[in-house]
Amino acid sequence: MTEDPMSEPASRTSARRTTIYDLAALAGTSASAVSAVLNGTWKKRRISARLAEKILHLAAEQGYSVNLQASVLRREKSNIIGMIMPKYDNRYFGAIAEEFEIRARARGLFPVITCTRRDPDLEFEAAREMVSYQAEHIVATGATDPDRIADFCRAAGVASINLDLPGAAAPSVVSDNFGGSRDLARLMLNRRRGPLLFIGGRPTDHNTAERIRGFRAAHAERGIDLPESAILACGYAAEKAERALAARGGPLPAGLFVNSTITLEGVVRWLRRTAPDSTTEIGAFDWDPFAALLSDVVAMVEQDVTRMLDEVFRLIDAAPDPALRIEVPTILRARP
Amino acid sequence: MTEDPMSEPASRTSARRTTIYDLAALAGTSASAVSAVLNGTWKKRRISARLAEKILHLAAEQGYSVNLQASVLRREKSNIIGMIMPKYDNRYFGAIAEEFEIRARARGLFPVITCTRRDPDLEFEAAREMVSYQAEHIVATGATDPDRIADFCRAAGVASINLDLPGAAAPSVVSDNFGGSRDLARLMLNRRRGPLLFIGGRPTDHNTAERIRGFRAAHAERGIDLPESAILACGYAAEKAERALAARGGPLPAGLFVNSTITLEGVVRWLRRTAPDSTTEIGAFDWDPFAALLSDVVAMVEQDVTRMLDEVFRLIDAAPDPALRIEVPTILRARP
DNA sequence: CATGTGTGCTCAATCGATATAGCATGATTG
DNA sequence: CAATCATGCTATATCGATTGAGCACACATG
Repeated sequence: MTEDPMSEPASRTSARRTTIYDLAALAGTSASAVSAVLNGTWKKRRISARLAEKILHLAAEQGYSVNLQASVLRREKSNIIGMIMPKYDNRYFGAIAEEFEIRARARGLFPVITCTRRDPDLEFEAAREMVSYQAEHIVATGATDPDRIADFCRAAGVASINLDLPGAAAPSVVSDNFGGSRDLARLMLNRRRGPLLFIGGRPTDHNTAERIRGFRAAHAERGIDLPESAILACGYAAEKAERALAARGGPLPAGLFVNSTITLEGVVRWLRRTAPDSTTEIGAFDWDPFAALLSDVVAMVEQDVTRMLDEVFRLIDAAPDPALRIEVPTILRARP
Repeated sequence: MTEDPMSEPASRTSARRTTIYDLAALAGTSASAVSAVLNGTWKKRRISARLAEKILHLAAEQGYSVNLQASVLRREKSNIIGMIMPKYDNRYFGAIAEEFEIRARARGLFPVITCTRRDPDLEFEAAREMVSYQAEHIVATGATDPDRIADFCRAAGVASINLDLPGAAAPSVVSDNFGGSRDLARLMLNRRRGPLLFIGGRPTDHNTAERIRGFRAAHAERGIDLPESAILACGYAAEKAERALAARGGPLPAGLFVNSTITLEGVVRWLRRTAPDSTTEIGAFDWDPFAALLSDVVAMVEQDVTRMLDEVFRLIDAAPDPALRIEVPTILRARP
């Protein structure tokens, strides 16, 4: 096919990549024609079907693929949608990542997810980098400092949305943490005598605050007085929970309300080690298939990832008020 | 500061982004000088510290951020490293994603991970898209058709590496699936009378084949004859495992060797439902913190993600022979 | 005072793709 | 037969950042 034996695609490993100019030379036509054919605008640009076919053929033969860097630069449209993610180590965030990618791709967007391990500076740097790549939307999931990201994005003209943890500077989609927590605490108080012990999370973070509020509400309904010591917001990490329980002392409560699956890892490890015969029951926020099968876990609160992402993409289409906050109901999964 | 009141960054929401030309005009200098200052080459390019400071100040004030699309196009160096990931729904892949990002960033690379749900066409499309974004390396994790991706990458002059599942067309980093599997089966056969039942995975996939080989080897060592019916490679999905077990009939074996945590979900669900009092013991490939706490799970094989990624990045530096295959030992985690 | 050296910048081409404007043809119409 | 129109293309400017070449000036040296 090709005259020049040096230009065979198979042998060209580290050589220059094929461009529309190479294809134009091979087809004996112009770069504009090649571009029009390859990006699908050729009908509109009145390129003959004959030439289009020839170019398409050559492109396939040469293993051509667009330089999106050049394309995006020229079009001033990247179709990139970024997501900032705290961790990949639990099913909740894993499901968010997966569903996010599916939906983004279904809309012809290129999803870019990055994991920032709850580090505010890394979160911000990641957002900055996505903006530099001309991302058109940024979804900040569980961001420690969502408003810093949202303000930066707004200044750069990039739409941003908060997910999981709300912010004031961009629209937010969050679970009904209050309701979910209250329902879980109610269920546990129906089974065992309170007060329960709340463990895990950061007292400064909105979700933890809301869940504590729901936890308190369920106790208040039953007229149970809740001492300050019943709330152990020791952070999310498993080791922090183990240390907090060890430091706590005193008898175990009838029920443990655990604020996340990561915290639950530490709690269960500690229980198995220090009180293997305890009859304490456990309820936890977020759902995990194996945790749900543990004998002492009586219920888990699943966040409705599908509905949350439906809302996220609705907001992406709508460009709504930054103060908007959408609360999605949770699903209580009790042991049968 | 600014003469023109219309160019205040706060009010410029959807307006054009600030470019080096805007900054040059504001600073009364040239775009080249601005570029040199902002990308750190200004000392080499003999720009005065005074001007550098002025430009830096202006850039911060205007909320400037580079257009990496333009920068990459000109530099012909993207610093993008892509990873293709089958799923985000288990700890193994989650840990790979997280460690990959940490290492990539430590090297000044921009990590882009995408999840392709074990769909060969999606895997390929994702690779193609990353190549279009001028990614410099692509790590194909657990790819269904790694050679198709590797061939494509090679033709485009992009280095690729296989992780978790090996291929012939690019260097591969995999676990010692044979050894891990044999050790797990040995441990189970030390506790209970064989033969065990192997369940989960795809018979065509390299890892499953190797694990079956290890499983057989452990039985052979003890002189246990293994019937064909002792291998149920029914796919990874949890539901497939449940269906396969239901269809199997006959008494339960003394031990179940489960080929992945996803399969394990189905196996445990089915056991709890149909044989809640069974004394069958379970061993599984991959580690999960909650699964490890289930009463009937006696051991799990953890893949050494840290060492695997060490090897991946060593290969990225070394550009080795495509036929190279590195096997990383696994870690057997038995119930204490 | 011619020559050399160092400093501090600017100019202009370039990366690859896209899109606007326009130029040849040939066919159609009044 | 001139004017109009449709068809099928090409030429060229452009997106924003980078970079090799080079210019202007100051100062030193023989």
